[in-house]
Amino acid sequence: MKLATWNVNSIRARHDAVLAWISRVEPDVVCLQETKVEDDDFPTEELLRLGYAVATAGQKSYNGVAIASRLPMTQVAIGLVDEAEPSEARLLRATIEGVRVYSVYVPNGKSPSSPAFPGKLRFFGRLRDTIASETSPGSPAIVCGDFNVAPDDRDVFDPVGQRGQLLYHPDEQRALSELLSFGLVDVFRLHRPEGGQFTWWDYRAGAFRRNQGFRIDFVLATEAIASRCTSASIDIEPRHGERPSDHAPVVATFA
DNA sequence: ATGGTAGTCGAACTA
Repeated sequence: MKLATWNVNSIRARHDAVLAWISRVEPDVVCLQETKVEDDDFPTEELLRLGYAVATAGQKSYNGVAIASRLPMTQVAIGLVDEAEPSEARLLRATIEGVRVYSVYVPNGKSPSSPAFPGKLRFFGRLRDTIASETSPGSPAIVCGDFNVAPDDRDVFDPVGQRGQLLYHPDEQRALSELLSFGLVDVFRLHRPEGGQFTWWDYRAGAFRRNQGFRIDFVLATEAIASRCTSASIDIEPRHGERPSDHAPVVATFA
């Protein structure tokens, strides 16, 4: 199974680029974040024509997640386990070939001093509770998406300058660690331990041109399936394109 | 340079 995760920063703005990328790379499963459209405006028909089943948890203007799969999807569910009526579309999952696959968009947090920041930290625990409510570390599960935190010094262009700032704050790293301690493995790190490999570059200040990036998008897998991961990579090609998303897709292959 | 750019939506918010 070839799986990809990509924060597209508006599927409307990225419609052609995303469909072209999927046609070229031909992943079996694609998890998307920040689609920024309600379900009726998601390009479901276009993906069906490419051979994908589609599940969406859409929202107008903000957030929005989706999963497209060439393999059948069952048991589709939306939202965190503690919310009956999700106020923000940040989590979607489906079972694909016996694997519970999650597409997640963790809140940005705005800044460490913002009232939104503690909510971001709590989200990690709520996500862990959700995962724990329907799977176990011994079962195959893949949690992928935009986690809005860089795990360690290898994942930030300037760890000294960025320490304590948004996306590289010790509280965020602790929250991520506690999620991982459920029994999830960062499969990109597993295969590519060297630093300087990023998935997000700020649109501002020529950050991409200067390679001032962060690695904040992950494919996390339980050991049951992480052991089947044969390769993992970041595809920065679409980040070079015209009007790109600020994130690059992450691709992982499982035997 | 507490700026800078992009998306949504048509002013101000989110990232």
